[in-house]
Amino acid sequence: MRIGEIAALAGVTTRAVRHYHQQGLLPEPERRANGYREYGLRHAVELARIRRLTELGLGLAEVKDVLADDAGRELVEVLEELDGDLARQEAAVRERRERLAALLEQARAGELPPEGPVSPDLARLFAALGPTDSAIAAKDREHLALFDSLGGPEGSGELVAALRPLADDPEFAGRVEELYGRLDELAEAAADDPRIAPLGDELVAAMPEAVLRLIAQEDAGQSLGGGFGEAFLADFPAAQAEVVRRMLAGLAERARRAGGGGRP
Amino acid sequence: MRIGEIAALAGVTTRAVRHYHQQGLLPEPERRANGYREYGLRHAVELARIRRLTELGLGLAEVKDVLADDAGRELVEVLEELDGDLARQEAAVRERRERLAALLEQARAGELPPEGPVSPDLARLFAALGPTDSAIAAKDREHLALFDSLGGPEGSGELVAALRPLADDPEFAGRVEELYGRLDELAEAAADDPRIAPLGDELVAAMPEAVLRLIAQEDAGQSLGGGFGEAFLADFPAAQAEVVRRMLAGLAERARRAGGGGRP
DNA sequence: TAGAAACGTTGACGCTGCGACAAGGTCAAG
DNA sequence: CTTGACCTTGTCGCAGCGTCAACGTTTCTA
Repeated sequence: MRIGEIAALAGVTTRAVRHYHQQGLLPEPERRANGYREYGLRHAVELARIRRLTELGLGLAEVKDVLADDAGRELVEVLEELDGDLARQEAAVRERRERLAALLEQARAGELPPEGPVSPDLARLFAALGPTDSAIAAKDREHLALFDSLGGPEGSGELVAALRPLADDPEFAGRVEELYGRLDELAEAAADDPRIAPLGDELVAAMPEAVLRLIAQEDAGQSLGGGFGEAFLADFPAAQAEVVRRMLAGLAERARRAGGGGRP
Repeated sequence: MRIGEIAALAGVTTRAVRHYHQQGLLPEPERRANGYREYGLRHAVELARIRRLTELGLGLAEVKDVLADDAGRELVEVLEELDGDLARQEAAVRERRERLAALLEQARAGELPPEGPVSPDLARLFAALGPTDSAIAAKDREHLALFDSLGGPEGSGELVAALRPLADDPEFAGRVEELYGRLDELAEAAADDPRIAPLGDELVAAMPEAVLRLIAQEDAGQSLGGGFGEAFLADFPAAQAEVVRRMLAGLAERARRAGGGGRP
């Protein structure tokens, strides 16, 4: 047989056969006078065996090991390890598909936020807020999306979870819109604008209980991730940054009075 | 933020961040005087978005596309395609695991043949045959293993299926052992040895009905895969090859008489 | 009998998503 | 001053082949 025949016989490509030669999986056969490889049945047998093993998902190196020691002992080990591997893969794929399904459902409901795929909780919050043309609202949504996925897929979804009760509040959208509007007006205001203090205080008051617990846990919001806090404030113009600063301070204060604070 | 901070924040490595820069997924930020990259919150937002997308299983190129057109339309398309992809992957992995489970069961029952993983049917046949020290029996097993997996995982398991009834025959092992023994004796005999004809005929008689149907289907065994028939015979010493040839001819004859043959 | 189509040969690059070096420069702390 | 922990660019490596390229051989066909 020539290489094309044996390849077709085993159901692989000629390239694969040559690759197996290069990797030392399959011995090189004799050559004809013209340089063509001449395969016999033994090669077909070995090639078929290689294919059965690779089909199971073994890597070529593992196949080589298995072929090397003629006892079946090694094979069993490899197969068991492989099964564990595949089990993990299957779980991973399934989890991805579940998240995908949730996303596609959101998308078909027209609730897919422009920030890309976010957690279901956050998606509900965004949906409750509805579309907006406020610049700062868009920015805030981005911040929330960021927070939503800090440090890994399970990391720090707590804040969003804490905010979720808001999504069920019928007055929510209206109140938020008003607050965003007032924040927008401060876009180019000075850092000592008199509207800063009251707005900050109202934001503090608007936060649900659950958020306070988080703030208290995190040592008064000090540890918002290395350098993250500064970057957060730096992302706002002066007056708005002041509002945020006052809001954070107010939350910390409120948390201290309510829960008894982190470390004395 | 420096690169290490933003990377930790988003839960990726610095290498990944730089890679995203190179691939144009994430814009390069400003540099400090010393050449360090200086990241702001916007970058963190974008990086987190990239990570959410890659986590779903999107390739970097797809992520780039999704980020490029700011409408969510493309995202939905990509997600749907991805879901199909993952569905196929999941099915493939599950099928492999099922076969693996069957193999491991065989292995634990001590029935794992040295020819490597074969179909359950063939494994039963081998188990029924039991261990043997006959040289030709080992060769035959290899041939069967090869046949078992011709041209793909579902291809041509028919022959083995046709032989399966033998595995349930209580006399099977003994009869086969005797026939193998007589074949072994012909290892170095001449091509005109008088023992050839009767042995060939007995082999024909020993084949189950189902095999005949296969032979008839395949145009009297002529099309045993390009060049395969020759290689098959070439794998035996002269006298044994004669036996096989006579057996094949006898089977074709028997098939013609029984079923009315392929093409007139 | 010539030419095209279908084989074969070796060699080298491409793909994915980074990890892991190398060979440095920078910066804060002890 | 020296560590040690950062940062910089650049390069190779990985799995399992697919896919040219550039060329020789065989075989079918007109």
